[in-house]
Amino acid sequence: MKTFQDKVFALVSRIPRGRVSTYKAIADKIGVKAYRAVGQVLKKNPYDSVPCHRVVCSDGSLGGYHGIASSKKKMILLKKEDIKIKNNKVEDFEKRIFIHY
DNA sequence: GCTTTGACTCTCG
DNA sequence: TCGAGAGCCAAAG
Repeated sequence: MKTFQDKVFALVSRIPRGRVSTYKAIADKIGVKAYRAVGQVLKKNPYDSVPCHRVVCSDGSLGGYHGIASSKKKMILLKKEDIKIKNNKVEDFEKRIFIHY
């Protein structure tokens, strides 16, 4: 844990299965307001091992981990993780969001 | 070393 | 309720 992105990956990796998190939560936990930087780093995904599909927008929508929330495969993947997508948004998002303690 | 970009978020009309 | 604009920060060019 040293650079900004390392923190991001560390936090994202800590998201357990069946839970989701938001860019804001991650950035806030890190201590910065670089919400956009979080998404940007995730998109590059150098480690290629972070569950980026578990990171969504603050309002529960997929946001655009794949350009835009149009990749239904990701939705299915989330569904398999017990995360259901309703109307392009995470069902019970506020209850499923994972807070990094 | 400055400028541009981006998978965001908030506020206002 | 929805769309547009502004603000924020870090990484890449």
